[in-house]
Amino acid sequence: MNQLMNIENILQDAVIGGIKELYNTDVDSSQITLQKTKKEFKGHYTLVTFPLLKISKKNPEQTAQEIGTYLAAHSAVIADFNVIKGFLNLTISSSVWADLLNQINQDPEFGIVAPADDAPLYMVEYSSPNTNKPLHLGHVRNNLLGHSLCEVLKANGKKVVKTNIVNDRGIHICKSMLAWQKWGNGETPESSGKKGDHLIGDYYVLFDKNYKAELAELQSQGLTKEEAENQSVLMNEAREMLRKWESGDEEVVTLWSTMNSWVYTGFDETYKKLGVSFDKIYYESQTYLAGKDEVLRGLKEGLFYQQEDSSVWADLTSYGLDHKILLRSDGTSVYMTQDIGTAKLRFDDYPIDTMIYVVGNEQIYHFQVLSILLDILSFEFGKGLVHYSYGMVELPEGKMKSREGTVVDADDLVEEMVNTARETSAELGKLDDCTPEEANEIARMIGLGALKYFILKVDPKKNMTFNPKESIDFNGNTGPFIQYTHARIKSILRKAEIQGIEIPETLSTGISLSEKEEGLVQLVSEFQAIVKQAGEEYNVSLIGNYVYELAKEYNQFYHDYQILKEEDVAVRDFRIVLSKNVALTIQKGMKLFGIEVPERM
RNA sequence: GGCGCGGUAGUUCAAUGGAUAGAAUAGAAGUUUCCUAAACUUUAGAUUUGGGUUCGAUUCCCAGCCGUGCUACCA
Repeated sequence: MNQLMNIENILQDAVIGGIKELYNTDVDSSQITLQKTKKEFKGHYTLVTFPLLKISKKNPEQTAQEIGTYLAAHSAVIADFNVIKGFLNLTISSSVWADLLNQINQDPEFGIVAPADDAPLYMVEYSSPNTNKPLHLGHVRNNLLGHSLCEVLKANGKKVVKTNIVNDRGIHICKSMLAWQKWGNGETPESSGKKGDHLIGDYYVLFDKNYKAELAELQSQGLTKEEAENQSVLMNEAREMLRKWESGDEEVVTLWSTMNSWVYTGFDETYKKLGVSFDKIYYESQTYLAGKDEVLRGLKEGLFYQQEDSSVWADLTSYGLDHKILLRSDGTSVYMTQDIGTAKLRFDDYPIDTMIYVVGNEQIYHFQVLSILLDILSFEFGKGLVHYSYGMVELPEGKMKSREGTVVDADDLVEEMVNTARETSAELGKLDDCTPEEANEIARMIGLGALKYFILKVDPKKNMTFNPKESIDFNGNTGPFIQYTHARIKSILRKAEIQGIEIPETLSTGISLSEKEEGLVQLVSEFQAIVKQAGEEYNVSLIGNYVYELAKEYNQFYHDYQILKEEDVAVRDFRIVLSKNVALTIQKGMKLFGIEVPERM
């Protein structure tokens, strides 16, 4: 048996064994309710006996008493127990915590499960930008969730392919191209000093501005809104450009590649700043035809139907859904068609066991339909696809609206966070003995740590409010608070080294831990359990709160023990901090977040 | 209209169907200037409403209210 398994599992097995012995009944682990003992009661873990009453056929107190007595007598793990109402509070013996701590300490890969050869392969799609505008705050949540999800899966022994689908074709990019052609005077990222994605985004806005002006002009001549939209010269030119692109017109395609390459350079910079990356990138320009082929095959096989205007539709009424268009009357493809094509290519490329799409919750319907369509087209992976959806990010001032210009640009946001971090640290005099380079690096880590932690600590499925100012506070449930804790730990270690304090490799066995020390080890081991569990539940925010718990406990601990005193310091390596007896690993958790941890700040 | 998602202290977030619903932050009162810290202690403050299931419901079910998203030949 793996000694590293957490104490909860050991307890669970002990309880199952005890019930078998006492009541001659087999129970499975789902019937065992074990939870952390509330801090106002004595004990570490609590068994709730109510679900077991049918088996014991006794009242809650008696049942708890019997199981407690049995466990204390038969399990080396249990040092003591007490019963309050139907709750059996179990105290784990100190030596178990000490042993656990030694195991944690000796395993540099603690909490990480290496992937087996036959481990399931997860492909995770995230980010999914359009090439007509820069990334914004919503993309930041997407990227951080997607990336964290991949890291959690990897830590749980899964094979992971991180992928991105770039929406690089369609009318939107033609709008930018057209505006650039008309009014750009050959401007390039080099000539203007603008980041490529911002440059293109500016032309997209410019198109929209002129298009709106044109519509207003036409409407003032007495046309209806619809008529104006149909007669718009600009829009018709953009449509014409899309047709040329689809037919491979050399000039248009060349312009398209040039402008997209500017955007990609810009995206790469943003991704690098955010610390996210991809193993394989798909482009819709390369997948949409495959989707079209699949739809046409479906039509031929009678799975879909065609209307008189020759548009192709799927009838999903038997699934309780509506009719869904798959090919327009002019034969061009829609979003759904492209996703079908992309899915096909992906499954041709990789032996994917589970496909996960990290996409906002406004597209729940889309992925519901995609799943059904893939299934209809007899792709076996269709049914099992996972739409990992998340809520919107709002600001304290309200919702982001592109029309009202209240969209927060990702690059601007990162810059602002880093600047705020620099200012705050400088004000507190923390950067005084740093070189400018060091100060910049520290500001970068704090700024990004604040952003990442604030976004990841919230339950993904909920809408959230991002408050830049609160996120960067050195106190409270924030990234900087955790980083700061780490920096202080490092400071202690530096001082310990200067004082020539020896760090023992392991704790001596039979050592007696204080209650608080036991609590710390408990937190560490629970954290490990949750990291593992989280891989299955995809609950990143839970991990966030536990990392915070650890940091908070450390602070309290530090306070109580005054561990700077020479004889109290007993620390082994950089990952771990100790007081008299207890070490605490926190860097692993922070790595999961991709939050970098400064050594001083 | 139909469908989906959400509704917890002033605010931002927690709570596998379990004990007195936790934190943080802002507020109030007090102690302090020691650790890489304006910190520490104390205090006040919340489950949208009405039913149901259960020994027990923030959690599950039904209905209402509020918010939000989807319901495009946009992506």
